[in-house]
Amino acid sequence: MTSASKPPMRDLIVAAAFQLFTERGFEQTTVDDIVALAGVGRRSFFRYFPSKESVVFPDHDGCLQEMTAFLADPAGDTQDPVARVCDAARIVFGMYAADPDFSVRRYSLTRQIPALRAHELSVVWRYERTFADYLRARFADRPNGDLRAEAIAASLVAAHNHALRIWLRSGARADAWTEADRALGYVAEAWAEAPERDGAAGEREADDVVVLITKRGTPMWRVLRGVQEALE
Amino acid sequence: MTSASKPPMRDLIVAAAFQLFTERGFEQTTVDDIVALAGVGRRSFFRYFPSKESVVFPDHDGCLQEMTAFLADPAGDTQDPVARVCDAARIVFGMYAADPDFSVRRYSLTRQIPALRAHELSVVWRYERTFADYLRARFADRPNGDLRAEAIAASLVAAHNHALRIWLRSGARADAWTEADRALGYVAEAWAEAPERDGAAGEREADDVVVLITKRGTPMWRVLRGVQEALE
DNA sequence: CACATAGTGAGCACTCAGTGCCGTTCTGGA
DNA sequence: TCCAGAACGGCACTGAGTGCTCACTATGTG
Repeated sequence: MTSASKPPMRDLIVAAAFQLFTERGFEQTTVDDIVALAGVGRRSFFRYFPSKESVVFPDHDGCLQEMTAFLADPAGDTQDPVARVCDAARIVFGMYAADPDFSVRRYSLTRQIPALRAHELSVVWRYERTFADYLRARFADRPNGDLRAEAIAASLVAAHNHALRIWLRSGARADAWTEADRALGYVAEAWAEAPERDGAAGEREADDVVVLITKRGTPMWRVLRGVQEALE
Repeated sequence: MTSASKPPMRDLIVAAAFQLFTERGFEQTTVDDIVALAGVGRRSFFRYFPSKESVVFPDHDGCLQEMTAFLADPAGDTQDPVARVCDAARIVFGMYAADPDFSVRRYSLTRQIPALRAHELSVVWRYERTFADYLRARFADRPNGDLRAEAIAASLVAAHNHALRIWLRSGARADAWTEADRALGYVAEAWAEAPERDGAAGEREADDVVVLITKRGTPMWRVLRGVQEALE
C-alpha cells in the first residue's frame, strides 16, 4: 500500500515512534498509538523490538556486532591494547555521527525520560563489557590485568560519552570528531604504559623511560646533559 | 502477629520477596505472591517500592544520601580529590560488607536476571554521577577538568565493582577490604598527579624540584619545553 | 465518654506493556 | 497451478503500576 520499494516495516515503526515521542512525550504515547500511525499491527511492533524503550535505540545491536567483529580480528593484536579499544569506540561514535539529526533527537529524549536513560545504560553496559573482555584477554599475563581492564574500559566509555554529550549539546553543529579525538586521546594518554610510576631511581625495568629530577634554577645545559647521559 | 516491636512493614516485604525470588525465581514471582506471604496489601508494596525490581536494592537510597552528605562536607576539601572519592566509595562498599549474607543472595539474583542487572545499572549510575559532580567541582580550573572527572569517576566505580564481585564470588568468605583497598588504591595511583614520586625526601610542595618523565626517543626540544613550562 | 481529625493501610478498578496462539496473506519454487 | 514457509494481523490473557475510596487506629477536643 505504501511505497513498495524501500522503507521496511522496522523503519516505519521507528519513524512513527519518534514522531509521537517528540510531539506528545514518551509516557503519553502508547504502543497502540505508534502502530496506528505506522499502519501496522500491534504484534508486529514486538516482533521487531522487545520493548517500548528499545525502539529508541534501533541501531545499537548492529553496532555492537560490528564492534565485536572488529575486536575479534586478529590483525589488531599487534596494536597497543588501549589504542585498539579506542579505535573500537570510534566505531560507536561514528554511528552517532553518521546521523546527527537522529542522534540529537534521541539525546533530547534520553535526557528527560528516566526509563530511556535506564535503557541506554544497558546498551552502554554491553559496549563496556566488550571492551573489558577484550582488554582482560590482552592483559592476561599482567599482575592486576583484570582490574586494569575494567578501569580502562570504564574510563573509555566515560570519555566517549563525554565527547558525545558535548557534541550533541551543540546541536551536532560542531565537528564531531574533534571532541572525540581529544577525549579518547586523553584516556589513552592517562593509561599509557610508559610513565606508569616507577620507583625512585630513574632506571627501572622499563628501558624506554627517563626520569629526570632537577632543581629550579638549574641551567638548561645541565638539564640537557643529564637527559643525554641517561639516553646513552 | 509476629514480634510486635521491630520489623516494620518494609522489612517484611523485603524478606518475603527475597524468599520467593530465591526459591522460585524472579519472573515466576508476582507482586501478589509477595504481599500474600508478607501479609500486607498489594497497594502497600508500591507505597514502599516504586517497582518490583527496586525491592532488591532497598538500602541504596539511604547509602546514596549518606555518600552525598560525606562529599558535601567542606572538611574534605583539603584532601586530595581522588582520595576523597575513594573514601566515598568505601561507604558504599561498607554497606555491602555490613551484610554479607544479604549481599551474596542479591548478587546471585542480579547475575542471572537481566531486569535486575538493568536496575542495578541505574543504581550504580547515580553513584557515578555523584562522584563525577564532586570531581568536576574540584577540577573546575583544570584544562580538561570535566573529562578528567568523568574518567576518574567511571574507573573508580569499575574498580569498586571489580573488588565487590571478587569478594561476592568467594561467598563473602574472604576479608572484604583487602580487595577493595587494592582496587581503590590502583585507580588512585593511576590517576595520581604527575610528580607523585620524587627520589628526594618527598617535599613536593617545595618549589625547588622539577620531575620530568619522558620516553626515550623524545625530541630534545620537547624535553626542553617541558622543563621550561614547569619552571614558569 | 462521645466525637472530630489525620495518617496509614486495604480493596478495587483501570490502563497498558508484553506474550502466546492462531488465522490470513504474501512470496518463491517445482 | 499448487504448495511450503515466512511475514503480518487479530485476539485474548497475564501482570506491573496507578488513582481513588473506604476502614482502622491513634491522637487529640468538648
